[in-house]
Amino acid sequence: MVKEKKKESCFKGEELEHGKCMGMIMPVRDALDILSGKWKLPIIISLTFGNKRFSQIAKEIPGITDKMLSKELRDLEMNELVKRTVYDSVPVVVEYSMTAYGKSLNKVIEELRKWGAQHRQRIMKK
Amino acid sequence: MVKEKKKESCFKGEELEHGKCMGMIMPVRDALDILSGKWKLPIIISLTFGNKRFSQIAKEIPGITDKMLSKELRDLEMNELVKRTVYDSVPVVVEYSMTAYGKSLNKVIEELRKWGAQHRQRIMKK
DNA sequence: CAGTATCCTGCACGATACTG
DNA sequence: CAGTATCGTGCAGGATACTG
Repeated sequence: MVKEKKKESCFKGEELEHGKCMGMIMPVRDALDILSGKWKLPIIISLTFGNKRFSQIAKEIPGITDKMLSKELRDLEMNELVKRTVYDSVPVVVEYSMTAYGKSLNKVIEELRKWGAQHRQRIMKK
Repeated sequence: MVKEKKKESCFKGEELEHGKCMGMIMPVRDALDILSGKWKLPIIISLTFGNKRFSQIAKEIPGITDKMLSKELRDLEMNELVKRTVYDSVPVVVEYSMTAYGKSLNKVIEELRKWGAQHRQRIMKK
């Protein structure tokens, strides 16, 4: 969800670089707003490994509560990253899956994973 | 790189997929921990455009307070992403710059920027 | 200029109980 | 099974003032 951003104040003399800088900051913030929080990425990652039901996701993500899982799934659904499908069997089965749009996050996540793994290595050496 | 296409569930006894899943989640969380918060990425991006002094960064990032800038710079320095250099002229000049390690974030940030820009486009159309 | 020192507030997140 | 409903609380972040 795009939150309202504060308008930049323009200072004379540095408008060129300042503009370039803001041009990067804003989209990066947009991306981070979508992904931020403790549970969104874990949920997304879990779903990239296959469609899952509510309780399956809960099991795969240690520590998450029903409330948080429910809320975060709703957020992700609103942003069209995740699709919720209800099969009206008895009892009701609800399946969550990544949308095509959600899958477009793959490269971002892969870069985060690579950097994070390398960072972890680096920390351990000390 | 060989990617096994694994389908389906993570029921009892199926530790394999769960392990793979956790193996992704943890480094991604590590990366996000470093970058999370309202100001870290803006500061990093600002510094990728060149070394800056404290007040220059403050000017380039609308809304940030001295306190937050100071705190975040200290965090980034501790993680060795940013270097702080004091020139003992009069008055004292302090210059902040990205370390080589900090620059290794470039690809991550670029992916975030690309996705964020595209996402912004998508939102605007609605 | 380059920051600290205080004080304050909201809300992200948690614990627990309950439901169709 | 797939979630709500309530009731907390810690801490990220903000406002404002001050300093070497």
